[in-house]
Order: sequence, then C-alpha cells, then structure tokens
Amino acid sequence: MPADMQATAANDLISPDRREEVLAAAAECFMRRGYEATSMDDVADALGATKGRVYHHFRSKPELFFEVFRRAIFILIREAGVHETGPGHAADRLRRMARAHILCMMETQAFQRNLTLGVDLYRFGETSEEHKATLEDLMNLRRGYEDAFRRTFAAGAADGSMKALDPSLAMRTLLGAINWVAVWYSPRAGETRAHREKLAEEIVAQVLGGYLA
Amino acid sequence: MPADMQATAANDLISPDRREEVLAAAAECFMRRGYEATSMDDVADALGATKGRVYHHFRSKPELFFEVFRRAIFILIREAGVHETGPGHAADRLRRMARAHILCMMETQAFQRNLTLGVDLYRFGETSEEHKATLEDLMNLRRGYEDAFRRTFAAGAADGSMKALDPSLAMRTLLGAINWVAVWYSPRAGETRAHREKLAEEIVAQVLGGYLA
DNA sequence: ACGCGAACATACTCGGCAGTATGTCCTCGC
DNA sequence: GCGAGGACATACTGCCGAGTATGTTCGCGT
Repeated sequence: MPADMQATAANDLISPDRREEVLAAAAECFMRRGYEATSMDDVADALGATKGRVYHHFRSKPELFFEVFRRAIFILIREAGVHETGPGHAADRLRRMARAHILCMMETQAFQRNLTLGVDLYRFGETSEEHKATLEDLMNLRRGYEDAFRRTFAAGAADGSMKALDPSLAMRTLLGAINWVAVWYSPRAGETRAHREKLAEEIVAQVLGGYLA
Repeated sequence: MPADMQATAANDLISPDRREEVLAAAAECFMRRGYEATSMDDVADALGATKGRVYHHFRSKPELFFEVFRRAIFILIREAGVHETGPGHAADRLRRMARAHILCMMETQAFQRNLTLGVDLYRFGETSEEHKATLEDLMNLRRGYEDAFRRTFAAGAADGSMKALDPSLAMRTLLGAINWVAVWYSPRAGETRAHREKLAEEIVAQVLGGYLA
C-alpha cells in the first residue's frame, strides 16, 4: 500500500515546485475553516499526502501561515501596487490599481482572504516573541501597499483629478469595498477571465464615483 | 413613537442579566482570537469565572457563537434596518441606514465582527446537521437585512434619487465599505459619541457619492 | 426552617492536534 | 553502482480543550 501511493505520486508529477502546492493547499484550507480550525492533517489530506510532507517544507503551522500571508501581499504589490507609478492622472492610476486589486481578490481568493485573518492575529494575537517579529515585517509590507493608495489619493487631490478628502479614510473605505469582494465572490462554473474583468470594471465604476472630482 | 415605557423592574441591580455578560465576553473573545482559537475557559477567564458559568447559560460552544451572531443581526436590524421605511427619497433613507450601520460597527464592534466570521462558517463549515439548520436561519436573517439595502437601491433608481445600478452589486460594494469599518476601527481614549457620528458622516459622504444620481 | 432549584465551582474524561523521531524510496553526483 | 541527501510516509508523544458529572452556595416560596 505505501509502495502504491509513492508510485502514483512519483508518476504524475514532473516537478512543478512541490512546495508551492503545499502552500496553495494551506491557503485553501485556512480560508475555508480558518487558521486555528485547520489542522496540519487537513492540509495534508487536501494534497492526498500526510503531515510528513507539510512539515518537510514548513517548520511549523504559524510559519506556514506566514508564508501564505507573505505570498498574498506579494501578489497584490506585483499586480496592483505597480500601477501607482504609471501614466495619466491620479484618478486613472487609482482606477487601474483598484481594478487589478479586485481581480486579485477573485483569482487568488484563498490567499487574499488570509491576509485579513493575519491582521487580526496581529492586533490581538498572543504569539511567541519570535513570531511577533516576522508578523511585524508582514504588517509593514501590508502597510506599504496601503500607502500606495494613500499617496494616490493625495496625488489626486493635488492634480485636481479627485476630491480633497482625508487620504487615510478614503483609502480605508475604498479598500473596504474592494477587499470585500474576496468575501462574497465565488467563482461560477465556466467563468472566463473576461467575465471577471467586466465585473471588476462595474465595481470600480460604482466605487470610485465618490472620490472623483 | 410608541414609547411603551412601563415601569419594568425599577432596579435591575438585583439581576443585571448575568447571561448577557457571558454573551458579551464571548463576543469579545471570539473577535480577538477567532472562534476556534477561543476556548470556553478563555470566555470564563474574561469573566473572572469558570466554565461552569458559561455552560450553565449556553449548552455548547457553537450555540454560544450562534447567539452572538443572532444578537449582532438584531442590533443591525433595530438600528439601521428600520430606516428603510422612513421619510424622504431613497437616497436619504439609504444615507440614514448607512450611517446607523457604521455606528453599529464602531459601538458594537465585538458582535459585528463575528457576523463576518459566521458567514464563513456557513459557506464552508462542516457542522452537524442540527447546527446547520439554525445556521441557515441566521443566514436568512442576515440576507433579510441585506435585502433592505437591495430594495433601497432599487427604489433609488425608481424615484430618480440614485443611479440605476445592479442593486445586488451596489449593496455588496456599499456594505463592503462600511462593514470594513469594524475591521480597522479601534476606539480611542476619551472618544465621545459625537466624534463617532462625525466620522460616520464623513464615511457616508465618501462612500455614497458613487451611487447618487 | 426546610426543601428546592437556580447559579455557579471543581474535578474529572477523552478525543484531537502540533510536533517529533524514525523509517523508506528515489535521485543524483561521482 | 554507491553513498548521501532530498522528499516524503509511519508511528509515536504530550498537551490542550470541549464536554460532563458532581458538588456547593444562596435566595425564595411556603
């Protein structure tokens, strides 16, 4: 029986970064059941494997979660954050950022949901001193990403393309509206990228209206 | 304005509803550490008591959580939902609803945060059949509350006070923005009700802009 | 002044989960 | 073709937490 399992496992996979698979499975599990409710065995089961595999790639459960968290921010920065420096008025740049952000919420939902969970862990969490430090790093990454929105709101007030609002508050209401997408969005069968882009456009249109000049 | 204020128990000093204290402590704990991470002993500790007290008032941990959830919705319906039937254009009514909703997020944060948690439990939860039924009830309550916003968006399109948008999507983006308040808001020392009302007004002003005609 | 039940506290059980220790197979460099 | 290490699986341990069983105290009606 063990020989069978290993034979099949070794057969169908060439080498698509096995560690990445564990990370994705963990993200999915954390999203579905929450961090604490997810056992390492759950993650392993989702992979058709055992704890051995998970612990081979990640030292502990918190560290596994931190990696999911870090990945979530990196995706956001790469996909949406980059649009901060781009052509056009601040309003245009903000529109592109929001659009990309929403698409991330839909397409990497499992990772993005855990980003919210991590914030709670930070605000109230009772973690060891060592973990507190890395958690602090992660929160700084997140804060940096949020700052991109803050700065763009300020730039919008400066170049006249947007109303002069409190940039921090505007950032929060905007991110609230588009972060919430990850909460209610649930992919439909046979959905294409085009569908998602259209939905993202609609959301952006509704949400951005309140900030434009 | 039916102020049926009959003299109910002139002094509640004798029994200040001990059950309510347990409920509030549970809400606080669930918010801070999450549902699974919170032990019944944690709730008891927060009260300076033991498990015995908690289990005396609530049969199990899920049922305790369900009560927190139910309370959260009732508060929202009572404070914000009632403004659906009120004077003025749909835009005016929506404004009052949003304003009250935001104030709930700030003033009953512990309960409201758990409302979000409950949705996840519903979407992915692996609960017993019995709990699934009561959870279904709670989700219907929540859906009913959301419908009030949906209907008001539709009414706004009808009476011309608001843009003609997809009411469901508009409801989601709006509720996202204002639900998010419970995520980032953290009460400051010496803060008064007036401060909160002012903040709520600012948020409403920003957020509603995109929907108005 | 007595019994009774509400409102807890105390002392257990028992299953589940993080983490570990060890074994096994397969690959790759040499 | 062989030793070493990477990539897992298997088999444990120890603890923590939900739930229970059983006191204990106090107020209340009679």
